[in-house]
Amino acid sequence: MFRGASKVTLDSKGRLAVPSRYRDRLATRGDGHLVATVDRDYCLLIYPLPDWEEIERKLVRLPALNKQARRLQRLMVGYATELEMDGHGRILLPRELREFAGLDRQAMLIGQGNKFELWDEDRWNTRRDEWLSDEEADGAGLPAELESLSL
Amino acid sequence: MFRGASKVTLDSKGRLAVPSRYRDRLATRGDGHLVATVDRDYCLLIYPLPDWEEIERKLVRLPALNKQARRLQRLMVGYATELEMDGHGRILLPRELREFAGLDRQAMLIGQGNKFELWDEDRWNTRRDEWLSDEEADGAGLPAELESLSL
DNA sequence: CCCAAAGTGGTAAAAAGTGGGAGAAAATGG
DNA sequence: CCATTTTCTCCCACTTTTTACCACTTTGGG
Repeated sequence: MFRGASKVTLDSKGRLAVPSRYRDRLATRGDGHLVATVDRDYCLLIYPLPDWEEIERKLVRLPALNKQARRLQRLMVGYATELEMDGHGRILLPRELREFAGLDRQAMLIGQGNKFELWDEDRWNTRRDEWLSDEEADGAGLPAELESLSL
Repeated sequence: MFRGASKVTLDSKGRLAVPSRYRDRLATRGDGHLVATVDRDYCLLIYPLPDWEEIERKLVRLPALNKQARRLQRLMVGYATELEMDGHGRILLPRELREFAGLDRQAMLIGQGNKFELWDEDRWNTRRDEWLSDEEADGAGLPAELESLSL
């Protein structure tokens, strides 16, 4: 399980130092090979290669006639890029992906179970505060699983 | 059951000395391993690792297509960070979590059953007084569980 | 008043993060 | 097809942060 938020910086070449607490996991699972792709919230998703391959298999099996399915395939498979950690545990993010996610220098790497999300820091903070203030406004209309959830 | 409010201080490195009356409990339950994450009221939640893992299991099982569920996952799992007590019963709170909760130096550690809440002291006092003055204004409109509650 | 335990702060070694440069590869244009 | 320029990749060196350990101060109880 990947958890936790880390503030990270991209250098002028677009390299990102993976926080050291994740490196062992990533070196084991997939031998340091990762795959980055895009998310509908304009951030990047980063998977260990084996986990991505499983997702990719599911994606390509989706019904080709369904419009939603084709869109998902186009975006996720279309942007999926294999990355490898260098000797210092850094990954080089392709320009195309950086531009998609508005990544410039300060970014947030968010552990999300089997994957990471990578956000431009300002965008993350803005969206996060939106989510937090929204949740109070709502309250009703939650699925049963959430209503009964005790934390 | 964790109970009670303690005024605590964070040192310049962001370390927090856990009040000694909780240490035995925490050393037993989870071998001194804790997990801190965020709460929608801009404070931190601190769980013994085993208790957190149970909550995390529930979180990741929530329906992935539901917007509210996704937000909750993003925030709670996304910020969840494993911590370990040092030889003096202190835990080091990551910068990201301190910034989220506005923690600087003076803080309040609030026992809440299976977990703790950690608040910036000023924010705690302000919010507490808001709650107290608000509750008088309300009175009506309580759910059945609260109506029938005798204290 | 003294002792023990808890709290607080600092230091030094190690690890992680950051930046840059030289050579190789690829792209561009004549 | 060749020459020039740009981009990419690998490697090295420096800086900052982290972490483990130690020492002192304060508090509370006997």
